[in-house]
This record gives sequence, structure tokens and C-alpha cells, in this order.
Amino acid sequence: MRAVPGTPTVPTRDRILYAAAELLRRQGYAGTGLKQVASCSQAPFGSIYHFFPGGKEQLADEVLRTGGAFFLALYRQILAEAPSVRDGIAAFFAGAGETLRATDFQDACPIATVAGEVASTNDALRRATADVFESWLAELAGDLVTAGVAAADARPLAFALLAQLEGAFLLCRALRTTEPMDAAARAAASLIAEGGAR
Amino acid sequence: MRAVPGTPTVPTRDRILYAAAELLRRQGYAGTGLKQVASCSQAPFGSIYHFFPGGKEQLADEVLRTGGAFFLALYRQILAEAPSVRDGIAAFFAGAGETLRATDFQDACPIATVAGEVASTNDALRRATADVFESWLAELAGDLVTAGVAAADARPLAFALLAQLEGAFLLCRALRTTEPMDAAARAAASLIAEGGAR
DNA sequence: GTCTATAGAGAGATAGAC
DNA sequence: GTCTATCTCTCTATAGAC
Repeated sequence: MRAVPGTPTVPTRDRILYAAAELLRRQGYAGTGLKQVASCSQAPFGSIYHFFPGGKEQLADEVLRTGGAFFLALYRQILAEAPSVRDGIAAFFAGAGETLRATDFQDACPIATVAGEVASTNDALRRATADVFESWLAELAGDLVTAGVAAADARPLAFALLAQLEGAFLLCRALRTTEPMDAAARAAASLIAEGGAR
Repeated sequence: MRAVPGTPTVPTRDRILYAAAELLRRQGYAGTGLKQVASCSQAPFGSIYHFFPGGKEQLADEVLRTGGAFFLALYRQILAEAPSVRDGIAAFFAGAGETLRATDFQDACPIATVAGEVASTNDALRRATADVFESWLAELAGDLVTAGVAAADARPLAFALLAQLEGAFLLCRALRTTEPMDAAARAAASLIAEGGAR
């Protein structure tokens, strides 16, 4: 592809990855076709197989892992700007609700929809989602320990907070309200306080 | 169909509904084919369109609503056998974890996988999932009020408990552990106690 | 590397015999 | 009501020209 001088061009591979990420998170794995990925990314169909020889599964695997890493980076950024871990997590829940509203309830968790679909149908992709969830959990549990939560309590509390977030994402998308996310945010704050975090 | 004398026969329509429910909850909407439903229910393919003239969408709609009603009945039964609302909800979370283990992490929420898929892609089915979630929420919030939770707090608390359950279902299926459900159960108990329920 | 055409399988849906 | 055959469409994947 020839770029207009001075216009930075997004590489084809990245365009494919980005378009696939959007489609997968909204429509799921089985519901997203590679033809649709090609048209949305403005890439020729053959390029998908050029850059992802493993086909749909390889593409989805990379989408899940890079999407998971991106979401983790977002979390880290929000926490870095917050005065405390408690406030940071509260800000993260608030931001999730705002994003839902701003995107007409389309942009929620980048991997949840696919995770539900592949958990019992595709073990390679199931592992990808498990790796991502584990990476989030480890980060969150570490932050909770930093905030003063007892080491033995940090992992269960992190699981509860992550479950609260994921469940609220699903309910908000289904009901088209942020009421569940608001309730989840309050519950999360309560659980964190109960856990003894500063 | 001719039944062996003395052998009660499950009606074809019910067999289709039941098989579709199992497949949809494991594989999702786009991932489940009507041919597969026909073979799993031991029904001829044409019978699907005979009993469900609206095709796949009508079938899925009925599956979601009847599955939701069945799950609600299960919840009611567990609560009826428990000495208190608190104990009943705890028993429900415990039962969810046992079912996950007993079914190799396949039987979780009857509608969550489809709910995630259709939230942004099929408004009729999205409404079906929303109606089911709302029915569960209303029941749960009512029980919390009965247990002594202030009326204004019951609905947010019910949302948080439902989100806790749904998020834990997803994490358990992805990670193939009941650790998230155990953590969710503890968190739920803590939230209920905080809310002032007996 | 880019792009098109097509193979081969499987989907949802329908028609019509029995 | 039961069951089969088939239509049309779309999917993943591949081959091969440029």
C-alpha cells in the first residue's frame, strides 16, 4: 500500500487485529466472520491468512492476548493516577460505566463474550482467556496487598472484585442500563473496605 | 411417534427445547446449529420448524425464557429449604460450585453465554435475556427485603449479588476452577451481612 | 506482499411426500 | 405430525495471478 506523503499508515496486520478485536468483543467468536473482519479492516481477505496462517483461531488468540494486555495497561494507568488503590479501583468501575454509556453498551470487557463461548468448545482459546484473567487477577491481588490487605485474603478478594466487574458488564449490556455497574462499584468499595485496604 | 406401552414418551417439542437449551448454554447462539439440535434431540430436522415456525430465533427465545424460569424455580426451592435468606443464598452459591465441578464446568448460568453474544447483535433475544435477569432480580430483591434489608438498598444489593454470581460463573468456566465461585460466595455473604439481612 | 476467485463444507430455511 | 430432500447463502480455507 502506498501512503500519502506525511500520512502515517497503520500496518495492515494491526488494522486486522484491531477490527477483529472490536468485532469479537461485540459479536463473539462464532458470530464473527473473517470476511467481515477483512471488510472492516479494509484489508484484502487473503491478507488475513498471510499474517495469521493459523486462520481464525490464531487471529482470535492474538486478539484475546493483546486485548487483555491493553485492558491491563488501562487499569494500571488509572491506578497510577489515583491517590490510593481504593480510589483507583473505584475510578476503574466508574470509567467502565461511562464507557458503556458512551459506546451504547457495546464496549465492555474485551474478552468476556468470547470467553463464555469458547470455555466449553475450544480449549486453545479457553486457555488464552484463562491466561488473561489470571494476569488481571495477579495484578489486582498484588495491588491489594500493597494497599494493606492480608496476603491470604488478597487473591479471593481479587477474584470477587473481578467477578463483580464481569457480572456487571454482562448485566449492563443485557439490560442497557449502568445500574448494575453502579451497584457493583458500591459493592466493590464495600468489599475492599471490609478487606482492610487503605 | 409410537410409544412402547407403559413407557412415557417425552414430547418431541420438549426434547427439542431441552436439547437446544443444553447446546445454547455451552456453545452459544451463533455456535449452535439447528442440525445439531435436531440430532441431539433425536427429532427430525423438519420438526424444529413445525414446532417453532419462527426458526432459530423463536427457539432461542423460548429456551432463554423457560431456562430462566427453571433456574428461578431452582433458586426458590433452595431458599424454601434454608432456615434463612442468608443461608439460602449461601446454599445457592455452594450449589453452583458443585454443579460446575460435577458437569466439568459446563453447566453454569443457562442464559449468560447467549446473553453476551446477543446483547449487541439481536435485540429480540437481548430483550429475552433482559426479562429473565429482571425476573431474577425482582425475586432476589424481594427476598432481601423480607430478610430485613432496607427497601432502598435491596435492588442495588440484588444487582451486586447477581453480578457476583454471573462473573464467578464466567471465571470458573474459563479457569476450570471453582476458586472464583468460592470467593464469590464469601463476598456475597459479606455483602448481605453489610446490608443488614438476617 | 496484495488481491481475487473458488473450492468444499455447513448453515438456515422450505417444499412436499407420506 | 413425521421425515427427507434440497435450495440458497455464507463460512473457512486455499490456490494462484499480479
